[in-house]
Amino acid sequence: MRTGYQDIKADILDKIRQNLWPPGAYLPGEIELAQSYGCARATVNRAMRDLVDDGVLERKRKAGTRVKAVASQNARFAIPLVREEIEATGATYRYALVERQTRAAPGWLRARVQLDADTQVLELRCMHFADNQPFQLEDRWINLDTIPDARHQSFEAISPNEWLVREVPFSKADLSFAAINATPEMSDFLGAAPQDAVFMAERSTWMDHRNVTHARLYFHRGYRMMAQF
Amino acid sequence: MRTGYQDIKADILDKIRQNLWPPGAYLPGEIELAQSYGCARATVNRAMRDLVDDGVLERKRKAGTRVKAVASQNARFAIPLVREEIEATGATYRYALVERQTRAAPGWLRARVQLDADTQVLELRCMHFADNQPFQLEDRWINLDTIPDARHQSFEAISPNEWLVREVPFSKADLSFAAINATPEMSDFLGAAPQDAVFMAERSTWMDHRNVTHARLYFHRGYRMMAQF
DNA sequence: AACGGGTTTATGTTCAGTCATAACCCGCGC
DNA sequence: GCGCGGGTTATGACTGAACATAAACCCGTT
Repeated sequence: MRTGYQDIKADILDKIRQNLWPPGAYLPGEIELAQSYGCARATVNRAMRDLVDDGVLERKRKAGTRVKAVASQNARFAIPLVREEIEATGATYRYALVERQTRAAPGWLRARVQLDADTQVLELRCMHFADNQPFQLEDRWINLDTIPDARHQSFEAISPNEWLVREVPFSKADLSFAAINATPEMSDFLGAAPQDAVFMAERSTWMDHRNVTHARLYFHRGYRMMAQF
Repeated sequence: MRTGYQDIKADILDKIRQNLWPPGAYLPGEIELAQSYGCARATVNRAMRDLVDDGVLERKRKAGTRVKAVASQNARFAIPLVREEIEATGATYRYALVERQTRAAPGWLRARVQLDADTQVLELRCMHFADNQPFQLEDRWINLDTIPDARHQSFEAISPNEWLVREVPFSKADLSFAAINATPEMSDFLGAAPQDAVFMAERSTWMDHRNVTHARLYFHRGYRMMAQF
């Protein structure tokens, strides 16, 4: 019986599922477990740390390790580039720039992401197609104070998303999802009926506490976002 | 200069942001980094493993470690119990069972989650209120082959979600989100106008490849699901 | 009984070293 | 020139040990 940390993880999960260690119960200490598995404490430690990461266990120094009372399941999902999401289905991706202008940041955006009153933004509207069917309408504002290079980018061939991912690697973002009724304008772009329910994602991206960009993504009718855990 | 694994993580991220290690570039090997940081290889290893976990790096044995070319940002967010989500806002939570019946699994569900033709399910409809305002309408089907105990639960005081989390800890699930137009029935429950856009989450839960339950959650008008990474 | 400080203890982190494993690479044989 | 196999090497996993740290707990004082 090889006891790698993965085996230990599996065994702990088994014990939890068999209700030997019900939610809220304390597990034996690392030393004790290491003895019973016949491995080093570090190995048990790694297994348990992983399980904390997965949202299964809770640990506190001295107090010990317990099974999380409520399984606040940690869903974890990747937000791919639109292009990748489309190409993954086998469809042909097409991008189109609809509008592009430089302007002072609108009030709602200044409030939302804490910009100065005189911040200039590049405002873009783009469409993403899958097999020439409307897939996503993207409204985007790029902070020109933070990313001055964007001023000289036409964004006619490359989508702002894709350009930004290359230029501004690994920033923080916050993300929200909602359902809204299509405005007449949106339904024109997305080929939806007026009032159709539209899945919307809104994302703000930050680098060192400075806002980089804000985007509103409107998906085609019937879009489903999927995740698993 | 203390070089804990967190300091190393931070330093690597800094270097990436400063474009010293652009996307796709290979990082120095663990041994080399350990020397330059003046720490053990295991410490560098842990920092790098963490960064893989965060979706920043890609590692392959022998090949080496590289900055992920596209930041397929791993959003990771917790799906809390409705009750907790509501109570976190300071509102008072109220639960109500609307309907409860045992029946053969409907065809669409059998197809969706691979059930036998004669599988019995417990079909439930519940409402969740925040400060007496409709918050979420829940349609749920519990597989009685997998969870026979559910047959004897009235679900009048405790929501099926909460009960299941206690009974069936740490199962796998897949999850999808969509926007739909409210049916007249849904708008009655949710206090929405007919045709209002409704945010819907659909979740299937599995234990050892057997389906446990399937749920459709319809949120109140204007609901926003939030995540960050 | 309430409070405060010291002790104990379980986890957190790091270390140096070993073995395992995957994959690139180079050279041999054809 | 091509394919195959072994050598090299970078990461992956594990060990046993040590020290750090936070917090629970005990105990003595007020």
